[in-house]
Amino acid sequence: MAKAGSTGVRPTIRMVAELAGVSTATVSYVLSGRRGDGGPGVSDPTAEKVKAAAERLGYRPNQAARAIRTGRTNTVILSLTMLSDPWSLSVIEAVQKAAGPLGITPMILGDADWVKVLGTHNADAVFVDAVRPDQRDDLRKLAKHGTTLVVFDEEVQAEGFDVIRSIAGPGCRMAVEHLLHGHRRIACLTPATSEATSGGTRYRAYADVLSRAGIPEREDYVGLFDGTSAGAYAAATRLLSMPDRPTAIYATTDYAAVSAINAAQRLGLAVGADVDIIGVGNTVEGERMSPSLSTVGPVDFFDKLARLLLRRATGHPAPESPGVLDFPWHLFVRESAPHRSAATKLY
Amino acid sequence: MAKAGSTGVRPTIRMVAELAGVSTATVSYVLSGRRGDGGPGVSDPTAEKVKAAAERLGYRPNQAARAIRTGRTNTVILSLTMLSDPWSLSVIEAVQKAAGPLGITPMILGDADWVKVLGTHNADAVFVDAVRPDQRDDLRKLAKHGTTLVVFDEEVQAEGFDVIRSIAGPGCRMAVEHLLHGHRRIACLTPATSEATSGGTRYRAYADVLSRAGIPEREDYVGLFDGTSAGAYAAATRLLSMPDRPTAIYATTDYAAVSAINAAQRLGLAVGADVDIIGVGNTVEGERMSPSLSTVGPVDFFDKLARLLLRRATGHPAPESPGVLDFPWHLFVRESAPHRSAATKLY
DNA sequence: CTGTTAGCGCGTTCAT
DNA sequence: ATGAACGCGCTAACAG
Repeated sequence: MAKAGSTGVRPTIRMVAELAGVSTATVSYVLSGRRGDGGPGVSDPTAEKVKAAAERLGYRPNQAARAIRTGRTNTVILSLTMLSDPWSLSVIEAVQKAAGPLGITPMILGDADWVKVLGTHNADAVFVDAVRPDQRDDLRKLAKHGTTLVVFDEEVQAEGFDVIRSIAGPGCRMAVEHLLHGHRRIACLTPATSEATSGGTRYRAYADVLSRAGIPEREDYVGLFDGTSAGAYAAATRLLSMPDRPTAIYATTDYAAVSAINAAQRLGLAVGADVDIIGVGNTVEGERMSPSLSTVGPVDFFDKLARLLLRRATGHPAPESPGVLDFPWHLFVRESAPHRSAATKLY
Repeated sequence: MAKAGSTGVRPTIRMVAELAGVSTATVSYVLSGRRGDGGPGVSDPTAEKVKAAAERLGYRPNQAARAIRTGRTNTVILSLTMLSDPWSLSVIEAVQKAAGPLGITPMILGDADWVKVLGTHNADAVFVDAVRPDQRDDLRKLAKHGTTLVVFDEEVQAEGFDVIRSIAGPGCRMAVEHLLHGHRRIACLTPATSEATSGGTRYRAYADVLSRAGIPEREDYVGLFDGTSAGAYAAATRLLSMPDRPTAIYATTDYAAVSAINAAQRLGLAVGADVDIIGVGNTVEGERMSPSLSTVGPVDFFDKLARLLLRRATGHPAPESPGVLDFPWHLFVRESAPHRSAATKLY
């Protein structure tokens, strides 16, 4: 038996109005307008009729039509280049958590080609996680012509949009210096592919700090791996199986540090006693695991990012003060690499 | 010096028309309509003027307005529950590759709450990767009221939308049976969390086939891990370090199999000779690695999925023949677990 | 206080 | 090459 609205055609506000025997204005007021929610304007019986009709037809307001009138889409776009990176997942998670209560839907654009898309698909705000040098002009143009942007980039200038920075160098040096308090035989665990990424910076911090401390470089203490967790596990196993194995490992990402902890435990080493391990990034996984992971990273990064983005999305069209937001990095001393006094030095 | 269009306001087709000294209709035709590309209707000089004006103002057509008129958004939505799963990334990759040439933008919805979103945000087609039992009704409603859906689910019925299935059981049995040709000491490597996922099916295939072959269960041959690559690596290392180590490993996912291969090689075992390893899923990584990974899985799954979705997106509103698309699984015999004749049996 | 009329905003497209 | 209507939902102004 065919019920009402079984046509496969999307119901409009007019169909609802007709079925309920009222005007479209009334429907609009009842379903989303300022009147009708118990407040003054629409009587309860009428509101019920309208709601029933909408329900029967399966009516949903058309976002596109609403957007054209109100200028708001209740949508933010996250343009993420490396969807496989846990970092991207953290961004998504934080934004989803913050957006839900506001009735805003985060949509992910998993493509480096955001330039073509962002001009036409209008969102209330857009987060961009990387800008190639040849995209900088397009970025400025977009911002100039009404797109609200929040950009994560270490180099680009803020011109009509917000820029978020999280400069790794000093923080990474803090991590290595922390190990220096109790260790001399310090290894580095880092992906081999990282000259292009910030991993370059992260490795350089290791080399710098050690050379300034007068510790000679040891090539066999640099554990390169292919970027996977399994690769990091294997590389850490190799490091820790050496006759004069390192007493501390500086891993340039938290997930590598996690793999290193697994490897050490598998080899029967007590992490935080026989060997200290520190990561980079301050991800939630490290905080939750046991032993908890010592690490360096920005504080509250993802939540702050999400809040800024949503403030821009809900705020008035002209952002009050777009500018550069620099994230300071902190050292988080936890179990995997505790504080060491002179008495507990391992050399 | 302020250039034209530096207001921060989004330029409209009317502004372009005014600047170019033509009507909005002409602008529309030149920029996206059927006329204007050297074709009949708009003279070249006029078209040039229009393009110049649009460029100067930084004009981009407003998708929302266009959608309201044409009923098409040139967008497909991918609703993906487990964004961290490589499976999701493969879906994204395949759809992006297929959508690009068509001028269609895939947007990802990384939230299980697709129900609320899909009714209002209209895309030309929507892919949904999992349906909770309590969402089935909503699914039917959406399809009934004009949303074009492609659903991946083993249970849900096709009612006004396409359903894609990829039933794992028989394929997994093929994998274990393949190992049975040369082996008796067969281990299973599987995530510990998988009773809820299809991993349950995948483990059951192992238990079934072995018991039917009259091989007694050995608990120490079941390598459970935490779902991570590093965990799989560690579990495989344990299995292969046993005195009477297994001569073959059936891993319930390809990425676990990859980790097992790494672990075997690290232990000095020749994969495909000393030990055979087979995976489940037929991912591209397994095909590309060395030794190449023997596996079972659907053929051409992601590309076919992408093609179906985009056919629905570009097709006429009423899908010609929505139905169930069952993916047959195949056995891919490659280097990590080759064919074994009687002469090369390992028992 | 309750409900309607009418016009808006945008890009598209038919008829002139 | 243009004017004007169109599709959708929103909302100011108005009528009862």
